[in-house]
Amino acid sequence: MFQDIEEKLSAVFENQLKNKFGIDAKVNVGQPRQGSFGELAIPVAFQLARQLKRAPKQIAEQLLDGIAPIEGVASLEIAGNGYINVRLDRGAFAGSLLDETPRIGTRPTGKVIVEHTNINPNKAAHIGHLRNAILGDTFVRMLCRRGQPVEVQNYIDNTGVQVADVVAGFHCLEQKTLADVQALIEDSNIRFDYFCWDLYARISAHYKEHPETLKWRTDTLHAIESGHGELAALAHLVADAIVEAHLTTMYRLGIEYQVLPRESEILHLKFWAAAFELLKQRNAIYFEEQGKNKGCWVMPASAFRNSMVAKEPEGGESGEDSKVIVRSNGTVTYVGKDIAYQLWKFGLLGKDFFYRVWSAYPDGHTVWVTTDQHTEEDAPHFGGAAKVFNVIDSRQSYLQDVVVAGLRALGFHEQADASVHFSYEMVALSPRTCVEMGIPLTEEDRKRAYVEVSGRKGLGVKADDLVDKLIETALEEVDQRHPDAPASERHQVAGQIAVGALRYFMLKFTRNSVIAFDFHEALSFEGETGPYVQYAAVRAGNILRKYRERGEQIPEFRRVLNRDTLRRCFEADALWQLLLLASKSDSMVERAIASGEPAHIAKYAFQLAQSFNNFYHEYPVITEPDTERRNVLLWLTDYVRAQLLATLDVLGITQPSYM
RNA sequence: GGGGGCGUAGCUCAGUUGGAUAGAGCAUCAGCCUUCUAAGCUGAGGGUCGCAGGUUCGAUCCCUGCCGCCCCUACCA
Repeated sequence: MFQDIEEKLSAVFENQLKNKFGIDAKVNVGQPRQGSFGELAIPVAFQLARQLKRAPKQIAEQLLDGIAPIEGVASLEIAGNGYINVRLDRGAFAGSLLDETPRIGTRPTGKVIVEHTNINPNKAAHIGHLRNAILGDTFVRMLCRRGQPVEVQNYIDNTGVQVADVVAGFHCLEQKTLADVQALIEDSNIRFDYFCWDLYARISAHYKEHPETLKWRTDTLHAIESGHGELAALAHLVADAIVEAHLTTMYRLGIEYQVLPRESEILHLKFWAAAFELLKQRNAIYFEEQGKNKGCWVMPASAFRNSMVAKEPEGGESGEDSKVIVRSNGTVTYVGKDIAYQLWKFGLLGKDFFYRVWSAYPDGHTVWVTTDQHTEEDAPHFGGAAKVFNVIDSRQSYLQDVVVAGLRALGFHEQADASVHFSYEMVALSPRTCVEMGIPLTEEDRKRAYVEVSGRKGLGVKADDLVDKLIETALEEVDQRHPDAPASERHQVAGQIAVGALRYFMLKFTRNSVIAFDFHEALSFEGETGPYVQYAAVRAGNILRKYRERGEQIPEFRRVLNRDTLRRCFEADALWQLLLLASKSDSMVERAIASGEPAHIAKYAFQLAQSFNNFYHEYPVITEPDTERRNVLLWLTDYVRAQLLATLDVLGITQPSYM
């Protein structure tokens, strides 16, 4: 609703600009610093001052001269030395919110693919992976809210070095057979993903102490790539079990996927071979005859380093920064496979996967996985998107640049522009949390704001451990507050609070801020946290519930409220500001999509919750004696609650039945 | 060396694409529970927006140069 007014104002003033001055320009609508200045502010006169060589105030006056009345706008005033402040007709605005039917966004642009999670299937997920998945999932929810068709992909690198290392760990270090590992997976007394976490740390340490055994890795990698034999079977067994563990972990947080494209199929279905041919044909890569990359197929640095133009020093070492795509032993690097994958996402490869059902979520949705065998299953059409978002941490920006450069070198400029590296900074650990976990720190580390963790060393916070700890902490609170409630219900509530806390924690930071993970902070349910927002929603619900419990009926607001009533009641600024803020949720989602910052929505949810909590203390609703006024307060409560829940839904946070 | 990011309250961070008196949370201090549950609310203190220039009506935001920190710069991903 608020968005409609913003758009209308922009349009009106853009029109005025054209009529009065013959200027075509975009008019931004902002918000005044103080509520007393009005609801909206238009600083356009300042922008034109120089161009027209006239005082901003004069321009503003001329813009307002003879302007037609705008529906929903009470007045336009010139303030300061040229601001145009807009005051809304509060009664009309509130009335239109009352009549508003929730609109489903209709933006018929093409399909968008969001790829996120992408955890190496060789060990349990950790908190860094949580940031990726939560960020990606929330972005998906944002797009869906606006009516955008979205396809969620979780890429499975099941033929990479990390899987090979764990397979080598089982085979060489542990001397385990396929059947042994199968038994391990089925053993309900151990967590297979946790077992692999430790095994991965052990094999990594072993390689370090005995570098000669690195041959295990190479051999295993070759075996996996060939796709035949016991080691390849073992790799599939391990990777599939770990993928299942990851999906289970993410489902706890409300995160689902539609399709799992696997690297093994990229290889077996010759996706890479096709991409390789294309790259060679268009001279996007070349065979290096000399230097350190001799014998490799490489992409020249000039392809992905556009800023380095004609800056050839003396040595002429142009091959120095080029990127190896095919190794001298003939195997393809990750980037090469990623180029093939990216081409497929846009439907540019002329090939497709086969698909089979991986599993069905408890809520009924199915996840598909790629396969190299033809199946009878009736899979939806995957791939072929107009725009692609790859949620990948910012340390990989160099590789993402290479992938996009690959597209560009092949002449797919439109798709290169539509490839977005949705990057984010890493999750590190606060020194305090390292100490708590018994991770050894150097003197220098102690002084730092954060310490980077290492999967290879087995150091880090496992995702499920964190979730368990959050649930445990939340449950203590719930037990204290509601000792008489059924245990299953208390568990459910604690689970919702835990997820709310975790998702909000991961979303409150903007993407390029490094999170220094701290248990104390993450386990807090007070202040700017998910539970704070959930609590506000629960309180709003309690008002309505209590009202009904008194034997009263929630009135049919459209019938009992009219514009005059609304106008009178919303003369009170506190009430009006709350209503106004609540009406901005669509506008906020739109802005957050434009800026690519889910954090903005988290911030908005918090502000709205805060605003409601103020209201909650200031205005007793159900004991309000004046019927008309009580109806307005009830409606406001109901409306804010609905907007709060809708916003929480975008964040993937649910409302507990009590707190 | 090159590429990218960051520097805002004691700490952790926002700051709506250049606008009016720079905001939250935590921490500290002082208040508020017989009330629609205090996971809450109210108030106080706390700032050279890293430093110096520039662009203009106006700069935390844009440009340049320094200072400091981080990430990347593999035939690992």
